[in-house]
Amino acid sequence: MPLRRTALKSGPTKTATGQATSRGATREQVDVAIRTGLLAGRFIPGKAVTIRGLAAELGVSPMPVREVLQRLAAENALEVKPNGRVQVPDMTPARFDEVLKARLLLEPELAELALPHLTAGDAANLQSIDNDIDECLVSGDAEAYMRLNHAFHFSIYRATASKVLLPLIDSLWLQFAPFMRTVYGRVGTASLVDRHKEAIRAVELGDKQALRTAIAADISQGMGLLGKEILAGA
Amino acid sequence: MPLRRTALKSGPTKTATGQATSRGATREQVDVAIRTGLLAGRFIPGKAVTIRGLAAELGVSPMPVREVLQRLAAENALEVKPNGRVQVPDMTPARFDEVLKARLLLEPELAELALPHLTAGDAANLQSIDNDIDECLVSGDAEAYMRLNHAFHFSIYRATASKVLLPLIDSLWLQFAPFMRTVYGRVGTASLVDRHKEAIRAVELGDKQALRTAIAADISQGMGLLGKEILAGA
DNA sequence: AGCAGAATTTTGTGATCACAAAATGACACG
DNA sequence: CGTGTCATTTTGTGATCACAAAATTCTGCT
Repeated sequence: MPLRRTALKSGPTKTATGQATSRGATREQVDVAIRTGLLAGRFIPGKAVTIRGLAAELGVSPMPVREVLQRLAAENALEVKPNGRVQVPDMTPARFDEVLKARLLLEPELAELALPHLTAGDAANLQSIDNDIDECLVSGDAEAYMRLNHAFHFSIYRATASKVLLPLIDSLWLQFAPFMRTVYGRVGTASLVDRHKEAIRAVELGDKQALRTAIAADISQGMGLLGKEILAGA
Repeated sequence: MPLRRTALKSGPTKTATGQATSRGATREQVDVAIRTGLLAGRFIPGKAVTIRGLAAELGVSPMPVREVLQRLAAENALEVKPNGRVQVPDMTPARFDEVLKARLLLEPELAELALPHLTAGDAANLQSIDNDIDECLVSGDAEAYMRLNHAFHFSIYRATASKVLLPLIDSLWLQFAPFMRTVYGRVGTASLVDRHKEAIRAVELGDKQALRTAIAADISQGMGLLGKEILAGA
């Protein structure tokens, strides 16, 4: 039983809404659907995900789902077990340390590279996102918080038009996001801290070093402290 | 017409040689076949690669090839153009700089993490690989050199049993390997320099900092100098 | 009731098909 | 001789099928 029949596709070359579909459009839609679901924490680590299940839920044939699952497995966002079953990998302390280390190496670097491309308008946009984040923190909407936090960071990183570093960081976010969702589910969102305002100020001033430290601190405090605590308790 | 009929599969559950095939074995074989081909530089950047072509060459149906190509595209080892065609992405100066930067950030780090796990036997194995590399340099076998150089680095990195950093570095190698093959094709292998002996000595001594600098220097000199020169001339 | 074993259903995999878009080649016209 | 146009072929995509392995459920025995 499909949870929600989004009916991505109906006609051969046009969708019900009249929108033209180009090459690989179905796969693309399936890809963003699953990807955003992962980043928003709508998938539970350890929970198996079936091809036919997702296909039915999205109203498409198993075919594009198979390919997307393979893609996400290649990015280590999903794990293919020896029997072929696909599941969201569950977090281990060793894995968590590695993701944290990799983030601290790559994200400040890409932020610095992005800095020259960021305009005043971008800074204002970041400010707007951060305001929405503050609302989510008090309202306790963890899913919206994760979506906005992702938008905040990648609004910076994407300014580089990077084709190498950015995909690597993308892969990292896909790996830790589902776990962080479970963390927020336990500790709530009220205790979350970030260094976004420092980052915005660094962007406005064009201060490379300040941006690096703000991003690094944001990662260490937002992810590092919470995660280590949970993993120690589990 | 298949260039070489390797006939990976014939029967439903057994192959012609009587070897038992388990779940996803065909895809696995296709994956390593293309992956090693990429790392050895047997694919030319910019050259399109067709599903049916590879399928015929490997003696399998297009199905597993499709999934493997999607995987490699997700790792940025291959590029899917808007029309759906898949090709080895060609190198640009910006892309090259990013790969170099990412390698310098990640590989010394993972090498340092690997150091405590490396035994005297591992050091001897590295020495053996490096001896083979020296032979390739004088004989001019670029493909064997690339394979051995990859084996050298990943013999170190794999000691960590890393599930995060290692795949990231894997992705990077898949991205620059095809380009480097073209570089070696132009300048030959005689002029290649590496810092492998320093790295081996650092492993033997258990010197973290020395290993880091050896790896970093190996990357900068082996890849950085050559690549920048070629890209400048192109 | 507890549990081993068989029957049934679910699931991933590889193959094949139909179709449309794109690339390629042939060919006539300026 | 170059060039635009049309026919042919190639190619990716999504769907469906057949099959085997795995998971699940049911059943019968102790």
